Amino acid sequence: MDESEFLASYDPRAFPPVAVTVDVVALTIREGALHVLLVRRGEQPHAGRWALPGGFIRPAEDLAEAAVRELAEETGLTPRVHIEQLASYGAPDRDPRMRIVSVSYLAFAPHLPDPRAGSDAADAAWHRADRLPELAFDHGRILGEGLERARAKLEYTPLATTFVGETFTISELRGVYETVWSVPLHAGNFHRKILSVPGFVESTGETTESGGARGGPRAKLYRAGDARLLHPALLRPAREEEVR
Amino acid sequence: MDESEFLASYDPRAFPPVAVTVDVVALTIREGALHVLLVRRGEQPHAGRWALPGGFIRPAEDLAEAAVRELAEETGLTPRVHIEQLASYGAPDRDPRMRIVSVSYLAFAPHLPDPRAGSDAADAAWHRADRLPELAFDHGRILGEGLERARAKLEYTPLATTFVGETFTISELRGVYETVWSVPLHAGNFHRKILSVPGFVESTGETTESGGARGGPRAKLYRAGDARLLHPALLRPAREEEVR
DNA sequence: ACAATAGTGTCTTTGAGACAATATGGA
DNA sequence: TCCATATTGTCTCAAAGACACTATTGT
Repeated sequence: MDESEFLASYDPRAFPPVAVTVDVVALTIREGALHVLLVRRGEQPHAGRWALPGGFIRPAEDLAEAAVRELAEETGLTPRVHIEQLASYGAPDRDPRMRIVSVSYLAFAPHLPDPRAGSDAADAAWHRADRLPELAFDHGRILGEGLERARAKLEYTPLATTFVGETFTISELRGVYETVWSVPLHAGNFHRKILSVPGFVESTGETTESGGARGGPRAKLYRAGDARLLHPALLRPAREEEVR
Repeated sequence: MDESEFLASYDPRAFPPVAVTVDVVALTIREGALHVLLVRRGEQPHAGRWALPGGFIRPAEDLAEAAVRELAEETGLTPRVHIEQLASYGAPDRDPRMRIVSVSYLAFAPHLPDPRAGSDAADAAWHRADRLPELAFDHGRILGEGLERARAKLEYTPLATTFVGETFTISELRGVYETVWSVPLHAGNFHRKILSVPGFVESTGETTESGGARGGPRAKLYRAGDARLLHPALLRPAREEEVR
């Protein structure tokens, strides 16, 4: 039997049924705090509970496409978001309906608008990452791993620039790091450090229109540079506890 | 309709059929070179071609369990291997049979034996990572990403100790780094660096029975320490090309 | 005037890496 | 003996972080 004969006789329904979903951990910063997008489930199971936006993949669609589509469908958010794969979860009992394997994605974007509820979701809203409700399925774990991934990626990629606007000040960038890492950073040292990493930011030659809300000089404006990796990296303050 | 009524009326077959497989990138070092475990496919499609060991997940089995089982079944390898999830691949046309989403795993182990062919595989063998044949499906890409992940993890985790025996010398450890990274490292600096990372290795108080094959003093023996992350990390020599 | 902030200067400490030196044991 | 290797020492440079200082702007 050659390959074409084999394929003609092949019955896909012979395998036990499995479904594949994508779930998205979408992050943004609003009002100085890290926020996660959650939807309130409108259908069983776990109806009424908060969950990550997501859903079943469609036949001719790649995984990342499905993640972008679900984000748009359930929340009305359609900006060009950075999206990257996080991990997959397939414990046999993670969904009571049937065997479901979920591929999770991480999405970042600057000052996103309030979402509108879409078809599957009764409600969609940004939640502060430090004050989260109990989530449906194993979404609490997925979200936790997404947050940790985002924190880690700030260290060695220019990810932070995707949380700010087209142009930004070094202080705004510092705000992103402080918010996501939940640590205060030294303004002077941070400033010098950012400018010393080749390709992280490039000057626009402009400055802000006015000083800060509580005074101070006008800050220079920068835009994201062409670096894809930061070298040397910006390491988080040592976390001895996490090492062993 | 409450949740139990909903589940009773739920028909899993209503969704388009998808299958989930696991594929394993198993790495070891033999004869001073990094090797990858490949199996020759015994069935259609791609019969006769080399591929990563793997296969369909079973109903009551978690993803990581499936990866370990497939590795054992197809190759006869059953040692306690480190295994960790790599990524998932779900392009609609990646398998001609049907829609298949593959979750890939990375496995490491020290001086593994020659595999024996299992049920699904006509043949199984270790291949040098720098001389690979063309692989079935998108396994070439998966393997490439697995190798890069392994190289990166050597930097900030004690992964290298899983490639050597229970006890080892600093030189053996250096050999792992040199092999996986394909770069020569300075013996003296490497030695001091390893001993300066808290919890990476701990002394056994013993030394090797005899000096090296071509002479030299007996080296002290170490075992893996309790660190889960290396701090400070062992960074690869700067790769300017990869930064932009 | 006062306070807050942007940006720069300086110093200390740590760590990476180049290079040298010493000691040991196999062939 | 000769040579490869293990281990330690020394020096230089890069970078992180603490701290101080100046300049600018809003209130």
